[in-house]
Amino acid sequence: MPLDPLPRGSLSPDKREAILEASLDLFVSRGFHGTTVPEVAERAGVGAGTIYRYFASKETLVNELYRDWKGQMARIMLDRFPIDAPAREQFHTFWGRLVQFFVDHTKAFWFLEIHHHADYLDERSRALEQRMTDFGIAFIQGAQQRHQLKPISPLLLIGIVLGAFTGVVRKASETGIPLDADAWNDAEQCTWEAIRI
Amino acid sequence: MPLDPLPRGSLSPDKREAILEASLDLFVSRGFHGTTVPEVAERAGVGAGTIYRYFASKETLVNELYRDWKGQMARIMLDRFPIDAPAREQFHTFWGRLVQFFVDHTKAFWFLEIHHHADYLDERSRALEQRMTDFGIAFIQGAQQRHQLKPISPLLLIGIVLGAFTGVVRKASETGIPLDADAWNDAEQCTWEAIRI
Amino acid sequence: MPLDPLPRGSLSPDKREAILEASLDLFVSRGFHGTTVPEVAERAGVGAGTIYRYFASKETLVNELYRDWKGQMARIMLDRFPIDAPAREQFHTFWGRLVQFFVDHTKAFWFLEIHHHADYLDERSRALEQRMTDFGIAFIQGAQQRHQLKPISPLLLIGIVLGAFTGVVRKASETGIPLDADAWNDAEQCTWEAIRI
Amino acid sequence: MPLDPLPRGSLSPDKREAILEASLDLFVSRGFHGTTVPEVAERAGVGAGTIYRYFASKETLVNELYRDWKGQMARIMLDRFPIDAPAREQFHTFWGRLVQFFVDHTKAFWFLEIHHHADYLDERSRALEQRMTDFGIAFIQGAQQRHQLKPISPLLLIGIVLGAFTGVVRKASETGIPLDADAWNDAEQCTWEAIRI
DNA sequence: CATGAATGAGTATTCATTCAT
DNA sequence: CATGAATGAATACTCATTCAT
Repeated sequence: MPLDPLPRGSLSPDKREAILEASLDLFVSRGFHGTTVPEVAERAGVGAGTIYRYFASKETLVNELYRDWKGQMARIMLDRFPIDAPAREQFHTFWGRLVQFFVDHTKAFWFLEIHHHADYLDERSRALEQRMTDFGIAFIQGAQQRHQLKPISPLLLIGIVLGAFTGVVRKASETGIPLDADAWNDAEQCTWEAIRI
Repeated sequence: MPLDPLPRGSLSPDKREAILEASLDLFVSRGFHGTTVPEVAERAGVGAGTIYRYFASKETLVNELYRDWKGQMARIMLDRFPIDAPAREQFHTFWGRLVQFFVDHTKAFWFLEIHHHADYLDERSRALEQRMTDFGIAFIQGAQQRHQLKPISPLLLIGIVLGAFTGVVRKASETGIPLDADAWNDAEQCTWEAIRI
Repeated sequence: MPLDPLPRGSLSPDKREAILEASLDLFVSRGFHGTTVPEVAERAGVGAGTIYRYFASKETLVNELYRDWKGQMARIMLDRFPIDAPAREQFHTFWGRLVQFFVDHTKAFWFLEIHHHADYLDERSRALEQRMTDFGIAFIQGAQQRHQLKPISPLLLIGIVLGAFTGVVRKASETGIPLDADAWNDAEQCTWEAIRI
Repeated sequence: MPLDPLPRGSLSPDKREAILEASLDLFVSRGFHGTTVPEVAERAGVGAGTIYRYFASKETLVNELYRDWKGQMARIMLDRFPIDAPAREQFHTFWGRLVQFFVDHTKAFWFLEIHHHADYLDERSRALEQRMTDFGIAFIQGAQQRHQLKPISPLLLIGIVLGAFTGVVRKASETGIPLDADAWNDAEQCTWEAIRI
């Protein structure tokens, strides 16, 4: 079942895109409650009322934005994942895609990070997180059975890997020091050593 | 040197404490913009106007709260740190204190995490972060010179350690699975292996 | 003299009719300010913009609707009125036509009733009321001279008759009890006794 | 069970009164949907936000206003009603009190008239109407058993009497002709003859 | 000092109207 | 001519802050 590529009616996909992009910027820099709808409208170059032709409410907007990006991230991370490769190679793939997503969609990365478990996200939005976690757990358990990852709670391993990645990019953006290829590799190797057997 | 029991004038330290505690709870669960001053007042058991006798504005309140806890965390983490111990022992101390802080002050941990880089934090509040980071860098460089930590950017190592810790406690609180002593030890060991030589 | 079948340009009389009918329904059930133009458009089965090809504004629409129905009511009530009949017979005719109008055009009756003196009605709309009243006064004075109606202010008599009719149909619609032939006759006889000498 | 004379807390009864009075004026002249909350605030001489300390919403305000006046009208009409008097005397009392209420509280009379069955009135508000109607029916049936009123549906008689009164005052206010004592008496006598046996 | 009633600037949202297609 | 997407002014309502008590 392909996702509906167009909003209902003949509303302009461009405008919808502009609104989503503007709100991504603003939600990241000011937060959900700190962002006003007219601000979003202005940055998107549309009238304030137009927002409501595309999204029923500010809450709907943030939820659609979340689902759009969470879905896109899931696709990037998981599509044609090397299921049968050794754990180190799988980890390399995983890390590389994470880096890719972060580099290509930095704002979206922070948006997903910040809005992780906000109370204005609805059930559907939250379910996406669970699906990705379940996927990760299955993979880790496979690798653990092959004695390629530490035999501890997969949840712990997931937390460590994602947390380490986030911690690294956060420190980098806090300090303003850009991450070059060496830094990415160093961080990858460190994180791998955290979880390998 | 005992702390001044009655800061400015004859305002009650109890009321100040109550306001800080109430706002900690609410800022964590609803965010800064999602929390109203009257809500804070009610939960603190004081009148709404009273808040303004202790804090010049909502922004001042969140900044003082941030600094209070950031300072307290720094004290807990760094006081009488075993400067001359081997890196593994230093790491054990560091990790243990982080766990201690998280367990004793869970709300404060999340508050500091969430408000990390919010735009309503002022320069003074942000400077605290820098001071802790500088302290960490110095330590790490010492250990690196003794060939006890990987010879890579200390910022990366800090990001990995703090990130891994945060990732672990976040996954735990998301899934509702409590972290027992074994889990803490597993996570510590993983993280150590990420940074050790 | 047949009415112009195609008023201004080549706009469709059907669409105009549909818009008037839809707005009648909505103005009666939700009031003027409680009714939105897009609602009217949807119920009329036309585009929202189309409304503005037939009526310059929402106010124009309500005024034209008012005048249409006030005029139609006047025609039904007064056409070939038995000028020379005795007052009782005239009253019977008048009452019967009022009943007929109410039964055939219930929504329009309530619309005229509700919008009687609304501030969005313009002078032209209000003038129609005056013309009907003047007509009624003349009739009543005639009958009074023939000593067939009470010799009191015609305005009072008009108010009593129209008020009694309205009061009866209002109570009936409030309670949901339908008015049968007997009820109409009873009400007519009561009202006649109110004004006869 | 006496009605709560004061709103909860220590809000000023004067301000509440001012808001109710201002909204009475405006709801009568512009209707519910045509009246804005800031308009009410300005006319009441309070801040817009203040309205919401006294009434949860615009709907709550109109409902409380309705109940206040419907209750007051009921009290004026029914208190110490001459239960055992002959029907003509009862009618005289009833009519006189209606006149009194209209003269003393003209705005309130029109407010009750206009908002009779508006869809923003809640169940509690509507129930008051039913109670007064039931009271009237009981009275009429008593008088009918004593053969002092026409033996027709009490609902019809109520509709005629209230309608005639309303019709008279409406015509008077439309034409701007004031109702003097003679006019009130004439109208009373007419209406009595409508319902007497 | 403490309070909470009062406020008005600010927010999300609606809707009459316009105009490009 | 008909349409409905787009708009922005207007509206109900909220909330940080003030100040009289």
